[in-house]
Amino acid sequence: MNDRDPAPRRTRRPTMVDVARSAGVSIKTVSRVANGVSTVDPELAERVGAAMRELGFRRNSVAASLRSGRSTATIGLVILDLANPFYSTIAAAAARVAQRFDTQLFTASSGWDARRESEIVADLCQRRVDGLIIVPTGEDQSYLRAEIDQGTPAVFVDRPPTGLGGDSVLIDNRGGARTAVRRLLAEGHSRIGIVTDSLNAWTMRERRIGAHEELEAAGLADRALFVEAPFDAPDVAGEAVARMLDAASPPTAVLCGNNRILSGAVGEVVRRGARVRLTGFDDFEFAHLLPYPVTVVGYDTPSLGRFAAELLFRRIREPETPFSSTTIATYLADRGIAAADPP
Amino acid sequence: MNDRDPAPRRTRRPTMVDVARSAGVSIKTVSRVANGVSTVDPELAERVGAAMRELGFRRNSVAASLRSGRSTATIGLVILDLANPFYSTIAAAAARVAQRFDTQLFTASSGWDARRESEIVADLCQRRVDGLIIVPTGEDQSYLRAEIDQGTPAVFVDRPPTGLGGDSVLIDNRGGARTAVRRLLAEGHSRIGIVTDSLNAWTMRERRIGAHEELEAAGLADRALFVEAPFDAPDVAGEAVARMLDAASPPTAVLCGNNRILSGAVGEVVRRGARVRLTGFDDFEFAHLLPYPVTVVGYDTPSLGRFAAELLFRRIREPETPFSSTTIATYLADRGIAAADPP
DNA sequence: TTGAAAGCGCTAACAC
DNA sequence: GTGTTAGCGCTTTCAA
Repeated sequence: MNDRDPAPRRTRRPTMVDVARSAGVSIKTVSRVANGVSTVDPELAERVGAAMRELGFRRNSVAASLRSGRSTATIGLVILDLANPFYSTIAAAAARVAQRFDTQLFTASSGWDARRESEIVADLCQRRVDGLIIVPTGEDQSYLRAEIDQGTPAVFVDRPPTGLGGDSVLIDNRGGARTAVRRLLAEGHSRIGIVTDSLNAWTMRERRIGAHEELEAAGLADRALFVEAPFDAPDVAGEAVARMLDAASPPTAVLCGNNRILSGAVGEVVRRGARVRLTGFDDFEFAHLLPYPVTVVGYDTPSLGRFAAELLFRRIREPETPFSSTTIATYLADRGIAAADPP
Repeated sequence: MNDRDPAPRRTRRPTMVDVARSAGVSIKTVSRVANGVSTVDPELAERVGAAMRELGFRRNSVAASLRSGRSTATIGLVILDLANPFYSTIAAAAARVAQRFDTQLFTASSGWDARRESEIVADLCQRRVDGLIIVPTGEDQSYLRAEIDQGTPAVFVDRPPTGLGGDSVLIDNRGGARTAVRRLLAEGHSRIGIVTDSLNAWTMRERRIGAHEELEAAGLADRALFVEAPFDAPDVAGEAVARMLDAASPPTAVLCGNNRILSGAVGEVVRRGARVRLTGFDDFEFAHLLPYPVTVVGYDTPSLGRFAAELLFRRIREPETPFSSTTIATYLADRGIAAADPP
């Protein structure tokens, strides 16, 4: 065996014509064998099979789908950043469903760039994917109208589309925020800080709205401190929390808009040895190792990807179904070291 | 705007023939416009462009690549589990490179199933991907020989291929383990425990070999404790560490084969309030939040994906290049709360 | 500069 | 049961 050098590249892959010639049959017989059609003489089938094996024939499924007019058996997933575990979990769940449908998954990251998002979509449509799963960024998905009308359906995950209707699978951000605040209120906290990431993101707006709703219902909205800590510098979140705690009348409890903010808050609180009740969004793998007791708003991330993919395949089969919107429930969980003994 | 119901699906997407008819030109002129050929009369080009926009024409790149014989501008990535941040980071880095080459990325997970891996590869080859990036599972990749000979190159990441040669990008697992052990020796530890995941994985074997080499060089190999803690139950790692610490002559330092084992070890050590020096493989996002000082062997995961993709595109362009193997260096870093004050 | 014809690899429709 | 023909949507070739 030659392990040191790549084999010289063959001029081209063998086609059905090559196989037919080699087996002494017509190309149509080769096609039938390749597609497992049963009405082929066993002896011929065997001869064709032998020729295929000898030549290393691999049916060109690109050509097959072109001629047959059947689907390409591919779907596209457009997310914000594949390296982010949240999105990659969605991707993995969607891929699982796709596999059940013998479909391959294109994955592409828009990187929070709306133009890049529409470029990716255009490219995938040119490749005639059967459908798209999109985590939309930016404030306008109306460019999708044309693609959807042309028969490439889209399903939206984590954020609803803007500028057009469509199926979506979302987290119950408002409800989650309300439950978290309700817990804090039940524990007797009346001065509560809310730290969010940039409110440009729909998700953050929803979480903030939910928190505000619950505080307002308790008549405590004007005692609350709302702070926006856009994630740019390494520890904006920690600094935001620091400022809160240094205020004239500091909050006794803080709700963090995502896990990055919660981590920053934990760091700051542990550093200064403060006793502040911490809660936050996102339940992550190492949350139970946080060196401070926290309560997190969690949700089943794989469900987002799974439902989205299932919704997409349903729409591919039944294009006329009315749009639907699925909401994934949230739960409250105690995490962090000494979770059993909160302050 | 109708937001409540999906638009009725058009019968089919318009083709160049439709555009040509609509613009009153030949199909070839449409083709030229679609491909940005400059030798087209500006007035005609404009007429064609208008027709394209009006009909919502999207060039079918599948058909284009079939006829032209040019590549499909797709590559396939076969990893073990897309939901695992390690692999999704590789995927994201590879996708970035692919984007530079105007190539779309198929991502598929083999789930540690060797048969599934070869099925995915076969499917991707049928789709005529330009090349493959593979994290191999199982003990035999010789099935790839045929595909590579037929002109679908493959590059291996994180684990070398077995049964055939090929380009690979690997972590310096042995070297990393040696550095970690050397650090422990320098700190005066002479009885060291090594806890690995299942040794079926090449990566774990390498790490164990590296640790053994360094211990042997110091003449301390027979004083070391090697334990295999295959990841099945929730806390095998914690239990393995517990047994070590309960032994007659317990180790004063432990090297963990991956971050899951390290987390389990930290949990166990914190629980019993023991003072054991902990080190382990993998530097992860929340490592600095571990409630116990540890030293980790880290490496730049994105480099794995980036180098692999670059290697693949080079091989696609220059198939005859001799195989190469790239090794990614490791580093040692102090992590965990109170990292400045190790026991 | 433009277009007609052929054909990429395969399958549908119809012979035989 | 098997083969022939045409054609999927596009690009190549070559003639006008």
